[in-house]
Amino acid sequence: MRYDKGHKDATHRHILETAALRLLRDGIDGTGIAPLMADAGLTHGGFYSHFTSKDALVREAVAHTLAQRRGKLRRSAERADDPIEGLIRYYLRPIHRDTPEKGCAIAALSGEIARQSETTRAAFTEELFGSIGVIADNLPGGNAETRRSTAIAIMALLAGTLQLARVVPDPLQSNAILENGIEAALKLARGSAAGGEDGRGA
Amino acid sequence: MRYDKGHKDATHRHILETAALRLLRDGIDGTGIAPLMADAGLTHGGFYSHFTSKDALVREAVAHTLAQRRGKLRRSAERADDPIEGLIRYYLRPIHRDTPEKGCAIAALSGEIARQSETTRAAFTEELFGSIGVIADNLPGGNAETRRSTAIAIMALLAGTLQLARVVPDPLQSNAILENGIEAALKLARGSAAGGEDGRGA
DNA sequence: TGTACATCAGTGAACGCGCGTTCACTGATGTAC
DNA sequence: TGTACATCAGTGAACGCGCGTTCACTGATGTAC
Repeated sequence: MRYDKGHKDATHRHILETAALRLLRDGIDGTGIAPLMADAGLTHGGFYSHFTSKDALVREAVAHTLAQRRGKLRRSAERADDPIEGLIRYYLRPIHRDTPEKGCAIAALSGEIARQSETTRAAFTEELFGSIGVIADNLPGGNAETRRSTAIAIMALLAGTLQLARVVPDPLQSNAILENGIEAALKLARGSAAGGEDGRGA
Repeated sequence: MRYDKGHKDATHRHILETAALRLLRDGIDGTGIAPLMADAGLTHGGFYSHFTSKDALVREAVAHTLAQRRGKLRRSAERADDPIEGLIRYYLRPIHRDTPEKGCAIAALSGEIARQSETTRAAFTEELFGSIGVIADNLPGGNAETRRSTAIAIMALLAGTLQLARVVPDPLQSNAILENGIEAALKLARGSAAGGEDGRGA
């Protein structure tokens, strides 16, 4: 072989990471194979020795980036005095609104993923519930089931809030939406701790 | 003129309504001019005597459909004993998940709209706040400002929930997400009535 | 140590296709005389 | 009332372009002898 052992794996990972950034920024339809490969410093012909189709790339790149970002989300909670507040404030940072490639893949892509094949949606779903798990792990009190339910709602609220904030062009209005989302997510998180429907505790 | 007076306006509206359905179902990038015009019973060449560009069509069609659906949302609240509960349950009906062309344009398109020109985003924002207004109008208690804040959070939660429910392929899991979204939205609505940060009342 | 060969990651031309947009046109009808 | 003309909504061929995908190839290097 004329390349180092592991060279192809490294290239594969490099394409995956380049693709993730472009997918978050430009969407699935907005991401072409040739520009993506050029961005990764390669030519488009080589793409199919790494992935069987664009669909396969999307699946792999989105799973890759979601798994990776899950670590960042977890650490944002660990760093804070109030873990769930730290997580919520981290997720809804203005920089995550302004630079989608740094923000959440669920917020950026769930609308488009909903129109993909069932295989792609299933792969996305697995990572989605992974992220919901991180939220649930950082909720105070309640039993596991209650925390999971609250985490799902918080996930939907956070992703929806980030999307609306990205749509609204006026920066002040958009900032207000982010702040509003933080308050509402905290209410859901604390309402969960206060008991909810059943008081079985943790 | 060889066509009835008002004929062109009627065609214009017909294209708009056909476009709205396709945009909700297939997304902006997934909606081509030629298939859309064929669907409306016309040929693609005539498109540009109705709209200056695809961008202009998207703006007009999305505004048109959001304004129209706002009425349905309002009526869903009026029909119910508990208006906000009626509205929330209407929004998150399984049929609105399964047939996006019958569901909410904000849930279907906000991800893609976020990547459009500022003009398009501004047009969408106006309609978005119209829908938020309908939610706010049906919230119990609180002052106008508190209701508006709660309405923004409920809008984000509902849109996010519908998107997640569309992504998840397993029908039982997806139904659970819808139910969970209903419960969480009701908590936000009732938490708002209970007072929130200030107790100035309506 | 020196030469011949096999390997295979990456190259780049080419494919058919659908996109948004333009434009010369058609042909049914309202209006003018 | 009958004919000639103007109007203009809608037609369909054509444009340049970028898309996803295929494939014969290149050329640097590891291996065999």
